[in-house]
Amino acid sequence: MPTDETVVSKDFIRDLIDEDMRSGRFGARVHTRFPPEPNGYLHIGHAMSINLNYGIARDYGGKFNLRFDDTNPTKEEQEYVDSIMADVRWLGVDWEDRLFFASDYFDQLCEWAIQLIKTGNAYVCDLNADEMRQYRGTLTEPGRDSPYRNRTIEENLDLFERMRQGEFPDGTRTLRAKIDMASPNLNMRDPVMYRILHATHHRTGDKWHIYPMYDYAHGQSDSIEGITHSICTLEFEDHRPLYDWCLDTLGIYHPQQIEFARKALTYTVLSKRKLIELVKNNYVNGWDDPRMPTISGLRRRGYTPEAVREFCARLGVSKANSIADFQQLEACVREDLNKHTARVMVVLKPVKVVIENYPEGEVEWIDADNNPEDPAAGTRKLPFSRELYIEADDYREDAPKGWFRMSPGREVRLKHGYFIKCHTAVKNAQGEVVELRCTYDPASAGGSTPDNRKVQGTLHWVSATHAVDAEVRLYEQLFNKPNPDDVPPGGDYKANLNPNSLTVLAGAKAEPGLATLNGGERFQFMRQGYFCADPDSRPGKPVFNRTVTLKDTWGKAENKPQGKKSG
RNA sequence: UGGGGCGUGGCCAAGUGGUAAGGCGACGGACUCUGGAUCCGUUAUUCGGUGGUUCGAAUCCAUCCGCCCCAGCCA
Repeated sequence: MPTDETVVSKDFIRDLIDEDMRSGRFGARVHTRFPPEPNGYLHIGHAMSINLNYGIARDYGGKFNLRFDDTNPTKEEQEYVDSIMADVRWLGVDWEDRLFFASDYFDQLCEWAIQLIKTGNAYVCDLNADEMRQYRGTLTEPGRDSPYRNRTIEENLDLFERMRQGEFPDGTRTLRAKIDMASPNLNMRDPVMYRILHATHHRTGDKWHIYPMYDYAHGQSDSIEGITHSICTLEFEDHRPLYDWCLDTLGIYHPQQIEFARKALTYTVLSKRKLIELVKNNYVNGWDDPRMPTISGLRRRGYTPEAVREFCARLGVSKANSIADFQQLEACVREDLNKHTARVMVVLKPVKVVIENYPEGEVEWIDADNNPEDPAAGTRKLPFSRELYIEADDYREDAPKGWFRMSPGREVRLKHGYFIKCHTAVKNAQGEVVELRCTYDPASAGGSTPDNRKVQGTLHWVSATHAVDAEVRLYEQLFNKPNPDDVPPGGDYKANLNPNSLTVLAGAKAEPGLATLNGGERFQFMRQGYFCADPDSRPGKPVFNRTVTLKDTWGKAENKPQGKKSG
């Protein structure tokens, strides 16, 4: 008995489905689908659609199909089919035995086209693309009937058959629906159903010389699969009358198309054209570059499917165009990774610490908990010795107000270790600190003292002789404006590319347990952020990608105008 | 100046005639062997504007304004 259940408000699509369930429309059945075109990699925007469609099927005890909308062989490739399947699966979706391709239906679609010709609802048109544009009219003026609009059924049948046989060159003829050239909805002005394309299809090979257009293929594919609710984005709202026309004119099972608004994300681009450009022209290192908003990029970056799903859920669904805040996505990964990820210590920009009163050659193996959020995560042993590395940024000769970390004479705690105090900074000829000479309090073993002395700062560290060298890749936003398309007139979004989106730290020092990783392992580097082992890792030389930083209230405070300090 | 949509705090978003949920962010504070996490406060007298209907409107009506999409033989 739910008593104080939070009322989770449904979205408008689920409201519509609720009505259909109540009325018994579709036999109180729910069946959705995700219909990607295999002409690019999936990105976070697709995740929203997948999450919506799959989530609905799951919530209503219905079914979900994965269907490739592969009606244009000139743009589609098997590589994309493979990557899409991998990404959809990674998101936690199980399409069971329902993997389909629009190309599976080419025969049926063709038969239906013949049916439409026979019923006088379709005709072969000899206008070329240019001429067709002329005849189409404009937004404010009606179009004119094609001179081929009134061919006899026999002639249409003959011509269409010869199109199918490959008798005519590309672009010379089309099969068009005979609807209304004066319709205010341009999609209804005798839209093309089939075009001639002498192209090899990634699945049907050279069987076809004509290929159906999206508008002719999509609804019928939905119909064949028994889809109940065909969910798509807003720009297809204008196509719904055509979707309905095809199904009704054919007299076949008629699913309901429902449109929702896609969301943009700040500091990134999601258009297929731009994503392809970034990859092909090497602005990034491939589709799975951790800076890319692609599913494969997010995966390599260290995002979890759970975080991506949570993000989609938090944003919700609506019909209003919007731009989601990237911080919202980051909040979702932080929340997930905080609970599930082991804490480790890695020094990104090391500076050596020598503890002068610590016995030379001695090594203590300290017990350290792996995750304070999860006792079940257990503990590990960390070596502590006379020479250590700490973060160079954790030392300031002139400590600003509010500084908790190391500076001359100030005592700090080494996490899980001892209290230490720095008395001398050794500098090189350039005046850079190269070594910090410190002393420790032997009574502070484990991080606390008998006198219960408080220290404000706790630093992460690594034993110099035990540390493993690591490469750490720090990422910032790929673009330095919330809206990358915010450019002066005539400008290009690429002008907003962030030159600092990738910083490689080749000299990081990691605790010894991280020596050998395969790629994909996720960690919290204490006090820094969440990181994910990259597949580039080699035994003894791990490589990490920074998924997201930890929240940094000190850094934020220090960077405030009024709080700014030297250093 | 054709058609189709949309406008609720900085960003998402509930709300469907009864007196503005929630999340993110931001700002304070508590706590802390991660300046992390956690916790506790604060953050829309107002729903694109203006009129109207009503005891009562973000919700109904009118009108105006703004934004998005459509003239591929792309999806």
